[in-house]
Amino acid sequence: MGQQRPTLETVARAADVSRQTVSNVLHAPHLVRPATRERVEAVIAQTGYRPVKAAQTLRTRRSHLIAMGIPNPGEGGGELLDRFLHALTEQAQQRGYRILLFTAGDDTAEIASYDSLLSEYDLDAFVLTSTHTADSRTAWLTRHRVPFVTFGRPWGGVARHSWVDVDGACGVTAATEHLIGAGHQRIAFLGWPEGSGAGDDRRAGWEQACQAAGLPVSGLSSQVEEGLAPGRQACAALLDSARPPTAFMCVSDSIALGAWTELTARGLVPGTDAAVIGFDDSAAAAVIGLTSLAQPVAAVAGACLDALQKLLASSGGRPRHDRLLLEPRLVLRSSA
Amino acid sequence: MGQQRPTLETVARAADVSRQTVSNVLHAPHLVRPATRERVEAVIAQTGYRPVKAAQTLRTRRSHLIAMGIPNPGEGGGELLDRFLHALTEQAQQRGYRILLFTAGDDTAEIASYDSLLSEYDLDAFVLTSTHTADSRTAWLTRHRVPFVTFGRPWGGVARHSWVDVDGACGVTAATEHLIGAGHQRIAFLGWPEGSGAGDDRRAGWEQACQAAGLPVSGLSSQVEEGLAPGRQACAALLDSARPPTAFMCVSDSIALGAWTELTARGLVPGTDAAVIGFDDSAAAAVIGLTSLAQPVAAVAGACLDALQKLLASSGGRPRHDRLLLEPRLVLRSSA
DNA sequence: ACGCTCAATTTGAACGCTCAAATTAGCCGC
DNA sequence: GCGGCTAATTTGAGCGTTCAAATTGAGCGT
Repeated sequence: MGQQRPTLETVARAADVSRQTVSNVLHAPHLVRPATRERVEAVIAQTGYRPVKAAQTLRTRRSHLIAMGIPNPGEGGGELLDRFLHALTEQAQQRGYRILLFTAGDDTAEIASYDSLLSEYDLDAFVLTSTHTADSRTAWLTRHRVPFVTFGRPWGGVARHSWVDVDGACGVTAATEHLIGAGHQRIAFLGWPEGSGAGDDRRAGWEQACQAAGLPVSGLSSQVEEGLAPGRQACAALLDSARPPTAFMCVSDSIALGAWTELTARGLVPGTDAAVIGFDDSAAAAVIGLTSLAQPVAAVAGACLDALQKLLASSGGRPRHDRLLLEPRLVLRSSA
Repeated sequence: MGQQRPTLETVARAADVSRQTVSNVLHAPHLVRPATRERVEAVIAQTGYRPVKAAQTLRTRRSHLIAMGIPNPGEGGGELLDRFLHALTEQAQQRGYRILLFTAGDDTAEIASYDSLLSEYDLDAFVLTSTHTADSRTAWLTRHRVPFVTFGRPWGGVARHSWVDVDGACGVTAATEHLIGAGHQRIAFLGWPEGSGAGDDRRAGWEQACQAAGLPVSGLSSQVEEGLAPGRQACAALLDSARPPTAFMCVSDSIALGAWTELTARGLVPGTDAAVIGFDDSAAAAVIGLTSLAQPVAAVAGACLDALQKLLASSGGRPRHDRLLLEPRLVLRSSA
């Protein structure tokens, strides 16, 4: 017969103390006399005792579980989100939390998920990604007093919650200034259609850098859908225009890859004949040598957890919300 | 004061029955008289009662939590694993399970994670991916009698556990036959260095198809590292050889992308001047029109959960293990 | 030597659920 | 109308933990 898993009671008897003292050794050591503490700790080590989370959760209503929704593949997220998820998992682990996954379709479905998750798993908190204008999810969570943090600013709304985001405008400004420093006079911006918070933000960063340097922007700003093909077309159109640009600042790596493809197809060498910069520092960027802006996912994940722990600690009182804006890093490669 | 969350007791009193009857309505309805059942169900619906998982877990030792390790980014997995993770999350959700994430470095670290996860969260089971030869993880889990299933065959070892995998050989054979049907006489295979289970398996599929059709294989088989650049080089080398191939069957989309890049760089049109087929049906493949073998991730996820549920149901007795091999699907695009 | 305080430890109850065993109700045959 | 049977429901206990309150013990001033 394999021996039963040790419980508080087991340990307590072996160390000749009460259950509660063992519990205190683990959670409130200052209440226990050093001599007793050491004795108990020895027994814990020897028996390999580990508390049963279910029992703790039942009693304390804290599960140390954080839920995160993952969007349908192809739709949102992609590589960046996966890196974020990984960083979040790793750092949560270090802090004694775990990440519980759930799938998120549209906002309505996601909210329905919150409901069942909350009632079934006593979740401590949520992490949301890909925030957008008029995000009904944040409203729901706030109303139900569920602690949460978003990776992404509450575009268009007022921030009544904690969030962490990457300062796209600032990053694009820095990248554009790098292009200006390299002597470029006509710098194009390949961005998404107006209306997406992050996209508009990044475009603003390009515009600001150009205007500050007295460079033109009119006729140099494209609005294209996400993806390689649209990026390629936009690049081609600009190259065929009366006064073609010499550099392409792109809102994403996919679009930058499109520009890169078009350039090489014309026999032009990216970085020599024309510059290209992307956004997100994807694996593909590294492979082909595309200069790109890297989002500090690990720092974002850490900041998200900081914010959550702050919220969880101050439960009850009116919590103060963190708003944190981190800067992306320009990763220089051959394309610019 | 917001009302307390309803418990079994609350519902029981409101429906004028005992706790246990309410519990039975939920878990063993056949034991309850229809009239009673309806009455209880009405109260449940009205109060919005939901069982507290922690209490159930404490009592039943079943958490309905399945853990899955995610490899360090860039290292293992990539896009395929993300799609699998998504499918797994979605289908687990439908069956009343949730996926708990943890990071996995090397096997030793992963095993350490198992230990703490098991003792802290009362996990029901594990899902492992990227199995390799001499996998110490499966041995550990078997020894500790933890239910688990692997996505990937136990390469080189004897299967003492449940697994689900995709029949790479069979898929590559089908793809190669497609090329043969299109009239190709010299079909190259760009594969990984010998020793990786999946890689060798896929190469064998190509060899078999060629030999069955009386086509040559010698001098047509390259062994290259994963990645676009190595694939491109290998393609170039073969094109420059005395008797260049007219088709490239590739072990992965990355390598196929390399071949595709080399072809276009030489002014050759993939699909017209030479054929290319990849493996995994990545997003990039869809974008550039690369024919590729798609792994049925959703089916794999479903099969993994089937296997796990079978294991969990038959706990105690000597469990029979499932071994399931699914066929990939050839997605035809312009490149072949 | 007495009560008083503070530190260290113990005790009983409770968290919400399900298991096993006990109870009650309904029905049949003789 | 009474033992015997099955179906439906209830009761009591316990899962392993932590909270709140109770208890013990030591130290100290008077």
